[in-house]
Amino acid sequence: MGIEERKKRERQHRKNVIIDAAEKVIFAKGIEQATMKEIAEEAELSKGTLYLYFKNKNELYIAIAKRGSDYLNDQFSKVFAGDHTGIELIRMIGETYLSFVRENPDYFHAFQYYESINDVKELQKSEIAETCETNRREALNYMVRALQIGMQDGTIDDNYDPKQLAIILWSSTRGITTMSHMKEVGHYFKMLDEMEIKVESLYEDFLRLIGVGIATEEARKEWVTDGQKNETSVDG
Amino acid sequence: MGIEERKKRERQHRKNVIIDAAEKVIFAKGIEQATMKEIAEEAELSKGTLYLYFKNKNELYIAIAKRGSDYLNDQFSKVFAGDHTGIELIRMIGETYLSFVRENPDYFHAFQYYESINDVKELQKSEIAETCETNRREALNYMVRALQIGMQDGTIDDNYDPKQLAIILWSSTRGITTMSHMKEVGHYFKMLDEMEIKVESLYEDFLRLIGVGIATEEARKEWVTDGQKNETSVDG
DNA sequence: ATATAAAATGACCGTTAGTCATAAAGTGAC
DNA sequence: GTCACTTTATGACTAACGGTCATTTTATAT
Repeated sequence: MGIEERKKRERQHRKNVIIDAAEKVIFAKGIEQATMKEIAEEAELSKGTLYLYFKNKNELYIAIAKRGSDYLNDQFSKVFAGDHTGIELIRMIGETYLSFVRENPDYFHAFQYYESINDVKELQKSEIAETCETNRREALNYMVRALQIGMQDGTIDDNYDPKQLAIILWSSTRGITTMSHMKEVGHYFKMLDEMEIKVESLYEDFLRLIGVGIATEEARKEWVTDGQKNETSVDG
Repeated sequence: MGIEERKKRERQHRKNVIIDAAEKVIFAKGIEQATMKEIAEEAELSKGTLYLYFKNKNELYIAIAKRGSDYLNDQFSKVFAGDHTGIELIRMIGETYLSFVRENPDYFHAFQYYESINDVKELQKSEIAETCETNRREALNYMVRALQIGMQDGTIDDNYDPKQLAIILWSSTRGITTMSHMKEVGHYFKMLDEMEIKVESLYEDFLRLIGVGIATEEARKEWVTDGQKNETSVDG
């Protein structure tokens, strides 16, 4: 039936309009200060209507996080479009992550919010949260794939279990990213400044460090020079 | 003046009583569900009194985070009491962190909350938040010290800048810790389970990985065997 | 034109963070 | 012990917000 289809589309569209509005308000004022009334006004809807599309304010914010993770995965997928060795892919995934967070700190903040929800049972009731979960899995899978490719093309030491290594790389990369984000937002600022730490080259240095561990002998030289080569042109 | 002193002590004591109560309530129900009234009742005080000791609910939660970071730093300091090489210290700091988070997930959650506050200006007005900042700096300094010790005793490659390396290790270790914590709390659970990833050996594997990068030739063998000694799981 | 279903509204309710006028307790002087 | 004064504690009160639901508006089918 055409009408059903159209209604479904319209519903999805309206959802997006609401998320747009929610982003505007929440990104500007923060989750706690943002009110449903204001979001409703921004979306040119009444407050009650929001609740026809989202269970509550929480779910609305999770929907924003989901949108962010869609974007991010989209970026990841592009990395694989080119013709790269496995170890290059690893580097690029991290770089992609990092620049995503730099360019979209508010989405990253939404990620953090989502991941800091302890009441996972509550989460599981939400379809949107399920999608977030799927997206996370997909992201991690990109890492696994990159490693597998690297083990095939001989750029990554194949003594590792790719899955296990992927989660290590993913977690630690995320740690680096979080630090970089916090610096950007103002946390740690004074401290990092006083210690004269260069956050800009944090990821590059991190890569060089782990590169020694995961790259094969042959790929290692390439890796290091690659790092030094990129260092000058990487930020921007 | 004796009375002034006593009053100061009493005020501090009352603060602690309130934090005790807040921990009980907030750890049980989560920040959002916890109410000031309930915390007041738990502390056997009236609601208004809480506000004589803490600016608002937020600051109360930050006070909890501060207490947690006091504990954590206390643990870190103990690591340096024994007679260890630099590279051993690095390992131990991470292990300390990890087991702290395992044993005190609620404090870690408070850390996350604190660090996800974007309005850093608002934070700077709070004396408690300042102390949190100091504690973070102290924690990072432990890492720096461990590296310096390692460079002295020849267990850590002294081509690195200890500060820069410290922040890398700190950030990535924190990423690993966060992942481990999330698994514990239920996030990622299904995914990690399906991928048959062993979170228990995550840190050990991570150490082995970076160990190759930071340890000197001589220390490396020690490092790896040490790892195998401590953990039954080894790569495929 | 009418009946029915779907979508939207906003007044309303319960709850809670935070305030403040008032009360109680503590202190010091005499 | 009493009085004047300061510090600390109280809880009723307010404003604001998340979320609900009876009612209205709009769309669809007959």
